[in-house]
Amino acid sequence: MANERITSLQVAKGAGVSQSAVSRVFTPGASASKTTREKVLRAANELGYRPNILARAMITGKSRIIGLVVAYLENQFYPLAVERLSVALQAKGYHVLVFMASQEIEGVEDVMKEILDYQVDGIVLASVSMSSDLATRCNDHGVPVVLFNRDQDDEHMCSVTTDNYQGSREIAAHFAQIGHTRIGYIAGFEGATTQRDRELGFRDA
DNA sequence: ACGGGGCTTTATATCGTCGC
DNA sequence: GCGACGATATAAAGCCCCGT
Repeated sequence: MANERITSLQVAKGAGVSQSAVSRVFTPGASASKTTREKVLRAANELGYRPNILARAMITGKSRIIGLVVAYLENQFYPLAVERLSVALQAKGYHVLVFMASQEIEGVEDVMKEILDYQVDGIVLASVSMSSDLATRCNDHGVPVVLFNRDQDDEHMCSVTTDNYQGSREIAAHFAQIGHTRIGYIAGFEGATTQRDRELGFRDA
C-alpha cells in the first residue's frame, strides 16, 4: 500500500531492536547506544518513518499546538504579527493552528469548542472576545488564553492589549495639543467593538 | 435498535533485567 | 553501580461484536 503509515514497530523490526529502543532514539536525552541509534536511524530513513505527533500527544498530554483565533486578516499588521508569533513559537517547539471566527460571541464560542477538541496547549485570541464562562472552562482545562488586540477584564485571561478608547484618546489629544485642527482617522472593520472604542476615544478627545 | 465490553491504533513512561 | 535494553501498561476514541 502506497500510503501505508510506518510505525515505530516496523522500524524496530527493520533495525532488529525493540520498539521502545526506537522511541528512545527519537526522544532527546533518552538513553540509546551509538550502534542502536545508527541502526534505528538507518531503518527509519529507509522506511520513511517520522514519529506520530498525535500519538505522542496522547501520552504526554501536550499537543504542542497553539490555537490562533482571528476574525479577519484585513488589518495590515496581522500578517506580520502572525509571522512573528509563529516563528517565536516554532523556536520553542510549538506550532500555530489558525481558526477563523466571526466577531459575534456565539461564533467565537463555537470555534473555541472546536479548538479545545484539538487538545491545544494554549489559545491566542486576536481581536475577538469570549464569554467569562468559556474562559473559566479553558482555565479548568489548564489551557492558557492570551488576548491580542483586545480588552478583557476577566481574571482568567492574560491580556496583552492596550485600552483602545484611552489610547486613541491620548493620540488625538496629542495632535490637538501640538496645534493640529484637521486630523484624519483611518477606521478599521466597522462592526468591531475595537473600532468603536477607538473612534469614540478619538472623537471625545 | 441499543448498550456494553473488548479490541485497535501508536508513542512514551516505567520498571526489571542483563552485561560490563 | 550504571548504562543499555526489552517488556508492559497506558492514554482517547472509534469500531466491532455480542447479547438483550
